[in-house]
Amino acid sequence: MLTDRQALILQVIIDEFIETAQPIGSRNIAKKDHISYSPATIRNDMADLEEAGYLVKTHSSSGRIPSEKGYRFYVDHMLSPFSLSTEEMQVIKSQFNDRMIEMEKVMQNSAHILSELTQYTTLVLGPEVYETKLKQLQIVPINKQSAIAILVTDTGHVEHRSFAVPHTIDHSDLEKVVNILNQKLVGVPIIYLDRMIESEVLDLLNQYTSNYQKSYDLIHNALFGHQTTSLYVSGKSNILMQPEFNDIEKARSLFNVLENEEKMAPMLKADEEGIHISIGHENAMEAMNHSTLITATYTVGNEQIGTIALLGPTRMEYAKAVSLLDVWSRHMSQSLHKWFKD
Amino acid sequence: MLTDRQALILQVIIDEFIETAQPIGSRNIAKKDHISYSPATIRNDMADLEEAGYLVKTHSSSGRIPSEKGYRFYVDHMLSPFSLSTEEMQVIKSQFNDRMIEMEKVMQNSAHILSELTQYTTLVLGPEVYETKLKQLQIVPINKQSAIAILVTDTGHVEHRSFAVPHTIDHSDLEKVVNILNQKLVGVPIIYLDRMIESEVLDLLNQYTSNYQKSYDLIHNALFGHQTTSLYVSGKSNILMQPEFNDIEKARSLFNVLENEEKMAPMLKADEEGIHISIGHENAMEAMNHSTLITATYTVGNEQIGTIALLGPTRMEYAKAVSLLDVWSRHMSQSLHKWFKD
DNA sequence: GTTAGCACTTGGATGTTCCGAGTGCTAATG
DNA sequence: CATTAGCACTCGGAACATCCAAGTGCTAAC
Repeated sequence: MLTDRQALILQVIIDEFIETAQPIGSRNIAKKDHISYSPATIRNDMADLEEAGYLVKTHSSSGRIPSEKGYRFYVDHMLSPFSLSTEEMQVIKSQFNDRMIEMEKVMQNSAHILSELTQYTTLVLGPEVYETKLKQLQIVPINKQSAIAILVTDTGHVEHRSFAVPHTIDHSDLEKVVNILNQKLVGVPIIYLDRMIESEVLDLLNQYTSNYQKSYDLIHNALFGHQTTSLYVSGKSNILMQPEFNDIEKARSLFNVLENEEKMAPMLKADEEGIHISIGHENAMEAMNHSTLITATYTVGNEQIGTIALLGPTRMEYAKAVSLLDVWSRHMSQSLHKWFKD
Repeated sequence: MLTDRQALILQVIIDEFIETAQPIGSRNIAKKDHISYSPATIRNDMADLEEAGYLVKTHSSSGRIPSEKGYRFYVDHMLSPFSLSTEEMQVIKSQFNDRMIEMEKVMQNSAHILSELTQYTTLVLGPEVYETKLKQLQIVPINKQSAIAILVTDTGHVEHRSFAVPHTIDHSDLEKVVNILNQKLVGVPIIYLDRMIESEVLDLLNQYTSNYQKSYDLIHNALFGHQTTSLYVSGKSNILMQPEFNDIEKARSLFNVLENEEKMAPMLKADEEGIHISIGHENAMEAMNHSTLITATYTVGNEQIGTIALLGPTRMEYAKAVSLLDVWSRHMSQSLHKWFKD
């Protein structure tokens, strides 16, 4: 176990390294006001800390830098509550005071503002649509050959998709189908739409319209061909600002992952509520082995859980990042709750 | 004026430099099969080309690289028609065969595929909405306090925005307003909506609903608070792959511009149809002084002009880029035309 | 247990040398 | 008289040496 002094030294080193990105030597630690030990004493403790795996050297006579284990200890045991500046709180509050609101916009905006506030890359993953229910279905004919299907959910989410209408199908057929679908399906959770249609609607359709099969196919394709996870990323270029990515290769591989929604989304899926931190090699993806990902969950209504995350170098301002995510996710949950569930 | 031989040498140097990114020396040119002059002769011509401003040296005893003027001459007089590979044509055609179509998706997809095909950054700017007309307006109430306004245009574009509904306003009021708006406004070009409302609709509204002013304000805000230019960017990280951006500062400043829609959109606005090339300092923006931007216009229906563009280093594969943009923009225009204008 | 002292290590900055690839110029050449 | 061979010259980059600051580990003293 670590002695108090060792823990203190570890903390100073990490705090300092987070700020400067330079290896820290014993002399510099000794100079700190709240440190009253000699460099030699500190050197001994540093040697112990290194042996225990919390610190590493970049070369045999360099100062120490934190290892991933060091960061892990730091976030688990030393994260002092960080108080956000009044300006920062101001920005956050003003975000959620806005009269107009829409889930997509909230997520997009959150990503944007948080990346400005932190200088890290921000990712926002929309909630899984377990509970979201169909509010309304609409078909708007555009011309003889095409129409747009619009689906609105009770969370205010709008999906739309245009599709080609073959000559054999009349717009009145489509209309009938839509009417029937609306009658039967409004209020049904999105994820059950599919099987609900199979069991309840198909027969009915058959009675009303001769061309029902084709019309139905069309609408079905238009609405369910979608992939519905939504990922918003902002501040990617902040990555380039970090000195650890002066090695352009690291930046490249990280960018490649970030641009790939399929790869990123699973990393953000939360298995439990709250804040979670993945440091360096704790991230499954190799390109992220020099990065830290901090995720926080937010909720929409009762059960729907989305994730908001910050991605930065392992040398991250953990305290600030965690506080910001914490505050933000609370505000976001609250705000979304207020609007979408009476 | 350039002699034939000088033009040939210029072409060889540019072709070679585009491929290797290395300065070209006289000996290497002389080694080419189709070159039958001695290095000394070539050196003389190179000295002339340098004096005339088509080539520059990186230092006094280096080989030559093309200047921006050199590239300009190259694209104006030497661009040999580049035939795309059958695979490339395949990809392009398959893109526009797809049954489902939607303008947003087409643009998004185009950006994506072109950046894959070229390894440059692709930008697609949606058309100005001069002619687009309102097809349908819709309000979907979500709960007591909020509703979503959906606007569909005759090009299949869907805008939506949710807004808060104050207690003083009834949903039936909103409904009335929407009905009136639809009656009066369907078929009106989007850009005239605003003044059409002023002149034709306000009085009418007054008669029907007592609360009209507030309802109207709400809807107005919801629909016209939007900014409607749409810019899709794909393959930003391709920038990092180019050796000219090994200098991370250049990459940073370019990224900053690219992430700023307000700055990029004007650069893409086309004053005339066709393909346009801006090399290095021909670009107004300083961050783009080491890049070339090639833009091509596409049309939707009769008059609406959008832009599709490739951004790369000045050392760009001009022939390929131009051919691709040319082919793509034609296909895109054709495809959009077919779908949205009977 | 803590600290002062000291020999030792290392990366990085600076300077020197050397070489290859290139140039410009001059004189010879067909 | 346009082309070419020859040659002296230039420059950047790689390789190597030197030096210094910042740091370490260890030992002996406090």
